[in-house]
Amino acid sequence: MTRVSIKDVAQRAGVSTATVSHVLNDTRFVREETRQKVQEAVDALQYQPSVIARGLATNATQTIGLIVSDITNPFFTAVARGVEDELNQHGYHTIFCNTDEDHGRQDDYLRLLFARHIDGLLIAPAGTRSDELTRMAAANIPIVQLDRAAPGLDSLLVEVDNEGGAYQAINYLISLGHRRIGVVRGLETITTQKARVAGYRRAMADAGLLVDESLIVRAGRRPNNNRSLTPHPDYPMPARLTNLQMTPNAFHGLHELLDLPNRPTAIFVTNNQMTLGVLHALKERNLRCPKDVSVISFDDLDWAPLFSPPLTVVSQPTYELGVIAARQLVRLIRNEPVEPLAPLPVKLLSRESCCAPNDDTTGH
Amino acid sequence: MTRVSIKDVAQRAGVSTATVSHVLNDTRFVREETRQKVQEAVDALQYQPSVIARGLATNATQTIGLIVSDITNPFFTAVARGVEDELNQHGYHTIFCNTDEDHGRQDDYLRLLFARHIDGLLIAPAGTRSDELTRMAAANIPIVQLDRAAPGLDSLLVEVDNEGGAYQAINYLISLGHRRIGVVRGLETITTQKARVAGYRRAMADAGLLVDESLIVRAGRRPNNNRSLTPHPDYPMPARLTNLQMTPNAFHGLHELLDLPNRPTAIFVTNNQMTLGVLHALKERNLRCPKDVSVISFDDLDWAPLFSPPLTVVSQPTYELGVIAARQLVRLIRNEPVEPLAPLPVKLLSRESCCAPNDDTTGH
DNA sequence: CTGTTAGCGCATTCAA
DNA sequence: TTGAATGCGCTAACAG
Repeated sequence: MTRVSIKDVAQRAGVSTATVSHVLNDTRFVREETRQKVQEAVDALQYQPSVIARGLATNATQTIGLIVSDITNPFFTAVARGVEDELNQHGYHTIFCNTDEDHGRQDDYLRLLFARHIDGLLIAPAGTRSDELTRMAAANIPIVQLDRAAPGLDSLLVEVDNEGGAYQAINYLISLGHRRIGVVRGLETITTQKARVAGYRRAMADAGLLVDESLIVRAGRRPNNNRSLTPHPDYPMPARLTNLQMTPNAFHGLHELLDLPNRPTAIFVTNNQMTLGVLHALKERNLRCPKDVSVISFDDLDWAPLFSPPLTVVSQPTYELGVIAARQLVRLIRNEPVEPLAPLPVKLLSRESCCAPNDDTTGH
Repeated sequence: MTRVSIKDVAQRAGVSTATVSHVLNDTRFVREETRQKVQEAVDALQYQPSVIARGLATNATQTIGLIVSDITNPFFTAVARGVEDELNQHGYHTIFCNTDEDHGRQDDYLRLLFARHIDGLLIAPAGTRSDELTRMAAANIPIVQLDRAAPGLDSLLVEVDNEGGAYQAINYLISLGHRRIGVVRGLETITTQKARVAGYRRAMADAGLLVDESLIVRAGRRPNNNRSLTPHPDYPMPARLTNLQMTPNAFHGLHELLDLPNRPTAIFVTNNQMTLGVLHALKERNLRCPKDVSVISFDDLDWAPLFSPPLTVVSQPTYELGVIAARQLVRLIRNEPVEPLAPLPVKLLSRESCCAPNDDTTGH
């Protein structure tokens, strides 16, 4: 079976291919009668113009690339859904790519997407500077950064109020009476992570509290170095979690924190993947949350209210983030005026994983 | 900035475009010396062959379409990740599409993907017969069905042992002593849902138990009819859940079940989205799980062990499902021999949401 | 061993 | 108001 092309339509309608093209794209006047004939032929043959051929001719492929670290992360899943919904409305298709925060993979994808003549790029960039990304930008491919910013890339960014959200979270813990607040954080190369730790520091400072640096542990996965974690001798990782990004390190990171002579009474976890590890670690130690240690997490989950205890979180407008970024990108592609947006607001959802510190647990 | 094309490379290397093409694709012998020159030119110009132009010429776009109901459903998220990982290894890119079980949207996507000359299609089809899908198949576009089968479509299917999994689940409940087992199920047009209910019936029959049909409630979203639910007068939906597929109906469905004069002592929920609704409903009624009612769900979640109580589930190899389906599709595209696979095995993960029935709760 | 050229399916300029 | 012809960037005969 051979595809029906514009020629077939033209022939059946008794007009030239130019005319068919013009009625299809409404790009020059065509007599109503002719238009009808063309339309009929199109319908009869169930003609679908080839996006590929059109792409070659117009240099517009109606395709955008979406690069995230891992679509399996519920945060990015929701973002991706928002992106797809919005883009679809404008006639674009979305190619999705997972980098696992690996710069090599990111660059590979970038090259491939470039070769595909994507009309635009939506990216939650891995933390370090990327020449490939710079090249894309230099080639005038519209780019909108999602959630985080790549160093040395001057392009639109749609983000959330990370610093403010963290500030709120810590403030809340402080108001509950906590003084020793631990942080399980991700890669320092990721701007959101930096901002969230900054929010932590500001809240502590504003409360006149000193920051004990040993209370801040980095649990982000070291790219390409998955196996270098040093497992806790007494608490091996539950098997099924090992394939989740960052979760293992968070698991071990928390154990580190809990081994401290003067351990924290509350933990701020800077993303939901790490929270998984943290909660498992807590469970293994038979520590009750929030009784023994309060937990607050950045980023909500649909299932968080069902946890034991229901998790208190800083919730982000994930779906909206995707929609808005996509919308900005479409404007960029169309050469419409587009102004940078303020960070999207974030909301503290107080559920049951935080309470006043229990002084008994502070020193063992 | 204008893109560098094969001509530029040919010129710089002092050879014809044919030669460039051939060294790039390794499609005919080229003298080592010439090959070197070409390679140098390619590197110097950072040449990337246009996938679009190549697609026009070869009728192969290195693109496959992935159609699911909702990527936001963790089941499909994991599947999508598996698909992308596998496909990426073979040089394919993945375009993802969300139908929300809406046949109109599915057909729209199908048309668009066809127009894009996708090399293959991976689809978890909405339940009803689709002419558009038939057309795709008739046009010889390789298709692999994911998770479920479309009626009237004769193409490969990679699925899980739904019937057996459900059988195991119900058997387990029966072995615990349950006799009145409720089912919260999805759309009957979806083959997995049918199979899971069939497993339920077989387990009941094998145990010599009669099936009380009033104990089976359908909670699947009616496509395009989102707002027609009849909310329970006493228990309005928690606001944040309303945008989740199927969850609301499951929520109301469970209330229906609980309003029964002789209510079930255990509930089998046939997918994880509905489980969310069920657990919320239980919580609202102040019913303890598993004390008052046991719950078992088809499909696991990373967070299920953290629930209160940790959820007992039938776990499916989601990521593997995606990988395998993608692998089958690639074989199909390459015209390699491909044989239908047996349903992937499924595993009962007993955690803490099921226990022996408490007879006090049976009649109010 | 390599070059020339037609053509993939469309948009578009130039004519008419 | 419409058609003919060119070219987008590449592959694949065909020719040499």
